[in-house]
Amino acid sequence: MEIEEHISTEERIIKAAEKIFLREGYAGARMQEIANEAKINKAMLHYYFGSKKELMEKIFSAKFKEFIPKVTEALQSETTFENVLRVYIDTYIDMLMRNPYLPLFLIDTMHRNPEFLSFTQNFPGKLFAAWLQKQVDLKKIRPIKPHHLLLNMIGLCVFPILAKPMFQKVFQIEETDYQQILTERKEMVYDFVMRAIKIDDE
Amino acid sequence: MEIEEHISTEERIIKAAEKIFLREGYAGARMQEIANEAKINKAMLHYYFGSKKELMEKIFSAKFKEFIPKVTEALQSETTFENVLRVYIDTYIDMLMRNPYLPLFLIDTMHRNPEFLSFTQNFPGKLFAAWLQKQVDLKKIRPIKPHHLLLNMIGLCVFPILAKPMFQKVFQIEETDYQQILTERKEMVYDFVMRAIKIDDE
DNA sequence: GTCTATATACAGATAGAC
DNA sequence: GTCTATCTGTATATAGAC
Repeated sequence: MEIEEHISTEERIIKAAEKIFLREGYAGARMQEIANEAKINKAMLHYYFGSKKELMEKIFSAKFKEFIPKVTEALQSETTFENVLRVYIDTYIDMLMRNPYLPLFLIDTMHRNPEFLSFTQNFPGKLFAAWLQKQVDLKKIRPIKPHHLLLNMIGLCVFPILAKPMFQKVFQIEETDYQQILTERKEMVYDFVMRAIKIDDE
Repeated sequence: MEIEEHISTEERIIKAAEKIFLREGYAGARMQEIANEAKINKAMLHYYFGSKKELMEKIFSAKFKEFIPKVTEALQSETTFENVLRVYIDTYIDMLMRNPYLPLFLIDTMHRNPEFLSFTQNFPGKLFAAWLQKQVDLKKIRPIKPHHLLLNMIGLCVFPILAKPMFQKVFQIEETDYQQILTERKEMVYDFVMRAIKIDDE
């Protein structure tokens, strides 16, 4: 019975480090706090992972992969452009609402500790860009550079998560109301993007 | 002649603190680095500003104000909706390209050091929201909640600045090419938003 | 593997001469 | 106002017993 219930020390450290690094960022995170969270002492952290840097590398490269959308399958399936768009936005916003700390953690790290970027493998995102370009060539959508369309789509999904505290402050929005806004955006973003790129019929 | 050339120590500290806090964030900033940048020693920092926290408060509240768009005049002028939108996006992207560190600094601070928020005065942003709602009521644009439209507009401007390192990595874009993309967006964002919210003629 | 105790470095902050 | 020297706390990291 213990086999299923037991969580290894290493696994507990990983989970604790994820929580603290994502919430506090690399500079703000404290090894002591990670140790407390994992219910061990600081010495154990170094026994398992050597240094704060090495532990961060582990967490960062894993989270980086999580954030890059896995659209490969969707693109290969023989479905409509509209469906791909809808699935993409739905999946992305769902993931973000479950991981609200993820975007700030990645963006902050890539700006202020770019050394950790070297520990991620190369991520050629050109597949989706090429697919979007094909949709333009096929006149499924208006002419628009794939990079712009991607920045638009991802920005419309991610920015409201990043800007939450600022937006709540400036527009004096309560927590529950903001959650409501985020939920509405799955429909809204799809609609907004479709209107912006659809080809007028006549 | 010295009157014009002289920059007070206090002013030099402010400038130095801006540079370091914006680049490194509160947790990552070092008082020693600020002192070096201002070409003084650490003791002087404390003589002028007391503590790291007090210095940060000064910088944060000033930068927070800078980021909130000053649209009051534009809204009161008797111009078209299209012009307000164009001026808003133009002004915002211009400001962001001159201050690339600003969005991350503010967003990071508001998430991870929300205590500094209390040092900003209340910023009711409801003026612009109300104006947008009026445009909907007047059937100048499609029905859309002002909060959504604002999140969309600001997100389309700000996100590409925040996501720059990630986007460059994933799509393997050179620095000059990315700057080119950012420049193009002044036109592109206006066009994208207008298409998304305009009312079809027939 | 896990712990306590400690080494080492460096941060923010202060004392006091000038 | 400005400096050097120093205090104090705390961070990462290690030594060594069990």
